[in-house]
Amino acid sequence: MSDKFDFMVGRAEQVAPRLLGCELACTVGNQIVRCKIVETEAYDQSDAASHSYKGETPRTGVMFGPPSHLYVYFTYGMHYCCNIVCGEEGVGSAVLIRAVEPLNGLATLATNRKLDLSRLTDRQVVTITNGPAKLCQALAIDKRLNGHNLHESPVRLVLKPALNEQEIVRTTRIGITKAMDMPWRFYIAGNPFVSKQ
DNA sequence: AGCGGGATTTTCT
DNA sequence: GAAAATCCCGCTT
Repeated sequence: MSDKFDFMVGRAEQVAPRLLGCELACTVGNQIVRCKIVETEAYDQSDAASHSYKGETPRTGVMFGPPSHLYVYFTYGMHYCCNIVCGEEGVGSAVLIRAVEPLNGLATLATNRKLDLSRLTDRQVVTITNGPAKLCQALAIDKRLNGHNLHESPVRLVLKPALNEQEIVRTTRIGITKAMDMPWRFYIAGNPFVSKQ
């Protein structure tokens, strides 16, 4: 029987769309919150926009480690973003999780984001998790989870069947200044939690 | 809806 | 010392 996470060993460009529709099960406070991954970006070692491009450093070591682990980095002086490491061990590649759709625990996530769910309009509810740093704040993912194994609590990856190609939009990545033309951003078409349609 | 600036600190040159 | 895989707010169309 093959490991259900086998596809994580592939190239980031292949893994990123495959992760759409998969779920993260996170222990947040005293409950388990499940979220559907709706937007991802691939970062490869041969990619000038990737943290791993110039080789392994203390910060990026986890990207070069085994797949199916979390690479959490700190940026802009105040934000955490999380990636799922993929590819062979020794290769620096990962998939940035840019947006998720909460399936339960919305009030808890809002509280972590310093928002009051009862005061949010339907239009505003998506802002709880529609960005890479927002979802980390909502799910309480920070530096302590850098290198975390996604087979284990408190953050587990739950695989789901691959989506149909027609359900996935492929386009350029956001917020980078190098390799801006590479179409390595993927999102679920029409999903309201996607950061930018 | 889109643009511009400020926040804030780690990381690497 | 500069840049950074971001977010939020305020201002202008």
